[in-house]
Amino acid sequence: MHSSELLKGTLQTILLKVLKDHGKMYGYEITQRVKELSEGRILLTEGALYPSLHKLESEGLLKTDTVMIGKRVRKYYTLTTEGKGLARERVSEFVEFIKTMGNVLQVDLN
Amino acid sequence: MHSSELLKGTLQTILLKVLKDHGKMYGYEITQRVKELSEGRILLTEGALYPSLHKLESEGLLKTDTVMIGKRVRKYYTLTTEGKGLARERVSEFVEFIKTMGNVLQVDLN
DNA sequence: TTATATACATAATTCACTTATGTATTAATC
DNA sequence: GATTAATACATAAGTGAATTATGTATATAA
Repeated sequence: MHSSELLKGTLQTILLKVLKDHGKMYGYEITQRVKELSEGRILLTEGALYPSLHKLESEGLLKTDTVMIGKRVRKYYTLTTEGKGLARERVSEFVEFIKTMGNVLQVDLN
Repeated sequence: MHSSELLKGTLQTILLKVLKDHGKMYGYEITQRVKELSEGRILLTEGALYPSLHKLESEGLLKTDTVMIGKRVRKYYTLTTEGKGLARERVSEFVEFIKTMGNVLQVDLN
């Protein structure tokens, strides 16, 4: 989580959208994908990642499917229909937020 | 502070940039200006605003100038040279952050 | 005259996140 | 063949920026 304070509040949005785009994924895989997509700028910490995934699951937004790879546990997450809806909502909220911030900060975001 | 969690971590950036753009301002005026610029979407709360201004002042990024308007106190804030530098820095950090998030969320920010 | 707007301030609480710690397997390096 | 790094999960303790609540006081509008 390198980029200061700004990342705060974006974790759920990131998880939902990445899962929407890449389908079935497990926790560690998500951290790696996000690291790639952000060119090393966003490093999800386990202490934030797993509790957040568990919360989304308990709210019925994700469903899980645990697999043994050799002797190692791997827990795959997939969005439920509800989760897909929330992903869409969160992303458009984020886009709205950016537009608003663009006006307040008077910056051209391109 | 309507727009959920996303606003978190943006307060300092907002204060610095608004002060940079509009010069000498007092607290209440800042809340109104931000409300205007954001079309009512960002409502700064006093509990966040004043401690943040005091912190920036104690760090030498703002200087103050207290004026009596009739019998009412009004405390004007202006950026110091250092504050102007930080404003520039914070804004470009924000733009960087947006670009990164655009990649992660695969959204076109325009 | 009573509510709303202006104008400051701070203390208590919340909650998302960081940091720290723990367990265990697999692959790479020396 | 041993030690380090990477893979893979999990949770508890602590932090800190925000919200919520409260306080004081003047000026304006209903």
